[in-house]
Amino acid sequence: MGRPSQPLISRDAAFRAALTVIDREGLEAFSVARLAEEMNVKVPSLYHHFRHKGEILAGVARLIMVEADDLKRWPRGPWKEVFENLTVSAWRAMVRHRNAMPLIFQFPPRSVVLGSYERNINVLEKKGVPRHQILRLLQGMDSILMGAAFVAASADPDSTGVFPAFDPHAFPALAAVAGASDMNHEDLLRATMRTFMDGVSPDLPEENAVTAGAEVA
Amino acid sequence: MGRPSQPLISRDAAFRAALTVIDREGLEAFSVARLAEEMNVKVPSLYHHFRHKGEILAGVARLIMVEADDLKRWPRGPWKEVFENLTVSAWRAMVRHRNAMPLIFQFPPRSVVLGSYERNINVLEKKGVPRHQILRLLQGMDSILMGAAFVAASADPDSTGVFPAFDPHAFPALAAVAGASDMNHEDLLRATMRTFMDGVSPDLPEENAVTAGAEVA
DNA sequence: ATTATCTATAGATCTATAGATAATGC
DNA sequence: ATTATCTATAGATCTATAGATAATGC
Repeated sequence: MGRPSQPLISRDAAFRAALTVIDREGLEAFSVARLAEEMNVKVPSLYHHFRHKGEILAGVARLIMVEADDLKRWPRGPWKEVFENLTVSAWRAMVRHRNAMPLIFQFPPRSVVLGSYERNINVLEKKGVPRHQILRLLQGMDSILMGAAFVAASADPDSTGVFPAFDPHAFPALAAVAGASDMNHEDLLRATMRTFMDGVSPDLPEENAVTAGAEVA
Repeated sequence: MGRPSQPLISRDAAFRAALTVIDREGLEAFSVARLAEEMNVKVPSLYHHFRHKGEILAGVARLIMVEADDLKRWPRGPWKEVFENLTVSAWRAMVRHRNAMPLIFQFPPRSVVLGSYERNINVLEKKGVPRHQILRLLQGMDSILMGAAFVAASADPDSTGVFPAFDPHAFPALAAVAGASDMNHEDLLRATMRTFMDGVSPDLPEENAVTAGAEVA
């Protein structure tokens, strides 16, 4: 066959195809051979673009974090509301690619994460959030986001609520309090974020005035 | 050789040996053959005790969560303080076994988690925490815990602070705010938990009195 | 008779490389 | 001359099973 007129493979296309395979069939099912098949290409051709399998997997992890971060465009509005919505978007991206979660653990895309922190710091500063609160806020939200993604992604995708099906006789106290709540994972994430943001940055009347005046496009 | 007088293998011993291998050499390095070697035993002998590899890995995930939960003994004292310390213990257990993190994702030990919720609900009720706050509190803390474990476990184990080494010229805003803070992962977890707990359950004077009187052994 | 080990091995993968071939771009 | 594909294959693993063997416990 020899070299084709149009390249059949690009690194980016390979990352996307790999993610598709992982989304559809799970991380265990992924292999270089499986990826080649998905791209209608032969295995050694992929090794022309990548040194080893780990390079592909790291690219997939990066792709997901870029997708999660890409939505963080900070439209105008009160920063808590905007920040909450953007974090939910990031959470959705991670849950959408739940099968790939271990990759984000194994190949943390540091530059993407650092870039996201950098921009969010700048926006929060412009929005008038006191400087000493900013790092606290971002790091806490990051923990909450990653935890919620981890928990939701590892949960049974078919179950409606947050808890898996359980025998109420075996866990009576849980049955009593869980029965009262019908929150899903996303509601829970929002509630946790709001409580946390209000805790770090209480809505003092003067502060609201400052924040409202310091909004950013 | 035939059957030995004393059994060489128990399921529990196998789980522990597997965890040792994973802690020491990583999840990738784990195989049934590697486990057999670690236990000075042959591969088919392990298949006498387990149907397949996944059964072993699920047991490892369970073992870690039991270790994380085992410390939750609720000594007497103000519930926020006690709850914070117990959550830090659980976090430490997970970070100690960071290499196994993907297993907790892949084989979530539901019964252990449900049991932990059940007991914690009972204790918080006895400590006088208002009923409607309890589920909110436990679920939020769970997210924060899992997120902090995920983030800390995927971080460079050698780096001192929370952020990986980065070029301050590339991320100036981050450099400015991060330079001011010298928190490590554990400090950060504690700060986030406190903020969250105070947010869900503010320290009203009357409530403090009730809580103090309702402590549990 | 049952249980817990072993030896031996089937059979399926899977990663990665060597070397041929044909299109491209200087 | 370089680049991007292919064919062919080495070589390493890895999971799991079949069947022999010897100790146990009824």
